[in-house]
Amino acid sequence: MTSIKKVTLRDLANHLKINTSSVSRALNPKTRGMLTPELVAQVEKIADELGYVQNTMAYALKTGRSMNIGVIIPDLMNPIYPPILKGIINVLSQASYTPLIAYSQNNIATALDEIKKMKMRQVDGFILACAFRQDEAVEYCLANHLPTVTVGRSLDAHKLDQIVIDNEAGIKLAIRHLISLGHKNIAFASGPLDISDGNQRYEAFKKEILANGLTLDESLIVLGDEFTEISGINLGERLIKQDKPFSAIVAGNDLVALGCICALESAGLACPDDVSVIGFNNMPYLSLFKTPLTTIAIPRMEMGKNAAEVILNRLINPEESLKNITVTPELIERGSTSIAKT
Amino acid sequence: MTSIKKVTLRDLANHLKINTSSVSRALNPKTRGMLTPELVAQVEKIADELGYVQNTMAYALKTGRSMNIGVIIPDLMNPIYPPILKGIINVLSQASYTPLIAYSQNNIATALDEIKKMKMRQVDGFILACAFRQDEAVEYCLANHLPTVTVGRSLDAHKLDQIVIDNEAGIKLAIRHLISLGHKNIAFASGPLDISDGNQRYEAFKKEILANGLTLDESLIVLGDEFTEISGINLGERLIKQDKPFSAIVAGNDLVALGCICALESAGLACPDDVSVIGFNNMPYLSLFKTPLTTIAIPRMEMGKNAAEVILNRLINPEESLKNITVTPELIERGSTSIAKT
DNA sequence: TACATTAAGCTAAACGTGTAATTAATTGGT
DNA sequence: ACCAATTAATTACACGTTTAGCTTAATGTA
Repeated sequence: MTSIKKVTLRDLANHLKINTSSVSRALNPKTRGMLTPELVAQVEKIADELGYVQNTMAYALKTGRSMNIGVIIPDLMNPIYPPILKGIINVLSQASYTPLIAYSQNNIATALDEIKKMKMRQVDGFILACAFRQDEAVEYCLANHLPTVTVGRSLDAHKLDQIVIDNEAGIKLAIRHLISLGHKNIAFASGPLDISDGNQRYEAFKKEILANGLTLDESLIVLGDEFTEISGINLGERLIKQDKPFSAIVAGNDLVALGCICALESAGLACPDDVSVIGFNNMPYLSLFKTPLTTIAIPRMEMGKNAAEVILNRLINPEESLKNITVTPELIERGSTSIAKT
Repeated sequence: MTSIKKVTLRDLANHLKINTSSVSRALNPKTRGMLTPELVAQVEKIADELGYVQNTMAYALKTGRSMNIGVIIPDLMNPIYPPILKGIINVLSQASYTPLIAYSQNNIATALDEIKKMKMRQVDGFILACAFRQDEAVEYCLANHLPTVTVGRSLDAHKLDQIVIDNEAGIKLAIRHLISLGHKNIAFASGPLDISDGNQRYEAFKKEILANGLTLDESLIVLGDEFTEISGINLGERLIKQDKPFSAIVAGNDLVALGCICALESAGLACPDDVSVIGFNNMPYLSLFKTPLTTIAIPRMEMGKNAAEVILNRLINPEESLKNITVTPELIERGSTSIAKT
């Protein structure tokens, strides 16, 4: 039944002794009205019988719309991206769009390469989860008028649609939580400051410490250049080594937090008994960890969903004003934070 | 500089007052020999200047090759798939192919839908990580002569190229490890038997128990229908409830193992002190878990790499004999297994 | 009845590319 | 010096769609 040779519009037209243009119109809901309902019915019937499927390539070539959206994430292995992807895929596929997924290795040059490859494939727009605060790859999209939305990380300048995390609110939750547990000497183990999330959390930390009447001890702020466990270990070691008192650490993200805990243990300090640690992201399975990490959860899937909706809308309404959607984080209390030792 | 309007072969031809076919040939390494080197140089120069990029859609329409490979995984959130994807993407992109990624929700009907959608997009081949032992979606690919390779899970009948895990070797490692620790009453908490990995591990378990001179107590084999933590909890509870002695559990995969541990703890049993548990897959971050799981590691990224290589080769050599690549698992000892209580 | 209007379907061209078939120009051999 | 063989570039068309513009037929109006 399922014929080996693909059946085209022309085949249908020949079968019905009508013109391909009529077949095309019959099959397209938007142009169906130009035809008599009986003809439409006939076309649909024969299309079904012969197993016609539209050739997306031909459609794309003719219309200039590929129905593909380029999606670039920094890192495939990082567990925070699958939910974002899921949100994106769900929305896109509902709208008959397909994502082209690539990863940038957290590297602007690679991202730019991938963007160019996707441009060859005539993608209709981009969803970028790989942006830096200053980012040549994103600028390239802008310069070439490629519809683009960033998700999670954003540029310093708000030049395009973006889905962002309310990092300030997240840090506020973290700090208030620690203060409510009696902590006063709170350290900050940052992520990279050239990424918006890293930088915003860093700035928010300083702001919130002061806002709560604590003294801001700059030496309790240590700067890392990666959102990784390794970086967390380094930062933890640096905090311990300098011998300034602290009873809690706010980390740039969960991996950094896990690294800090590892460093604490190596130094003979217990979490949370000696030092409380709080992360950011709520990555999967944290509750099963040896030290179940208290953290700030982000609605990742919702972010992906938003990103896809925004880009699809942008394709329809190119002139609409810039979108800026902010998602709200939430505190997840687990075992890595406890009452400060007196 | 980067012009807003896309530049085509025709534009280059007009600039050089030559024919588009010559331009096409100059730019294609395979046909470049038909032209004089000077002309080729000229074409390359002007192509570079005007920023020509090939329109992949037009190429695809003309040649019938989309340079896309459809990739379907069961579940985006499952941490074992990102490494496979990474292996696939790396190989494909090196060969100028692009993956079209979708997920089937571990559901044959959904997989078939996605396959059909990808067929519309003229994918040149499929990499399926979502196969069941009997699988209508995979059969569809076969029936329609779509080049296809399965990775991880395979069909009962070896009808197409496949990358498989040596599950028997894995289970052998697990059982020998437990026996070396003095365990005699070893339980098995299975995954779904309609998936090759689940079934093969189940069969291998029975075989290996006997091969090592232990008695096979069927009541110590409990069957689950999902590779999930929830299923693991159920299976663990069932084992505990029936009150037959066992000192170790081999689980169908890591999530099932984690579920078992959870059930043990709820029942007041400690892992590994009362019961040793061993998983399968070596999912990320296991070493940081409260009970660091001993498990069987699989070279996932290599599997992805192999799958991509096989499908690309299949596109070139359609008549070559069926490939069957087996990857070898490895025991990772951690804290969830220990010497059996005497 | 004549003419304007509307409706339904057709014609023809185009999107950007690849390639078989062809012509034109050059070389080589006897 | 003539014809065959080789090389270089051209011509012409096709891939499967969409769509502007056209033709024809049917309908309504004065």
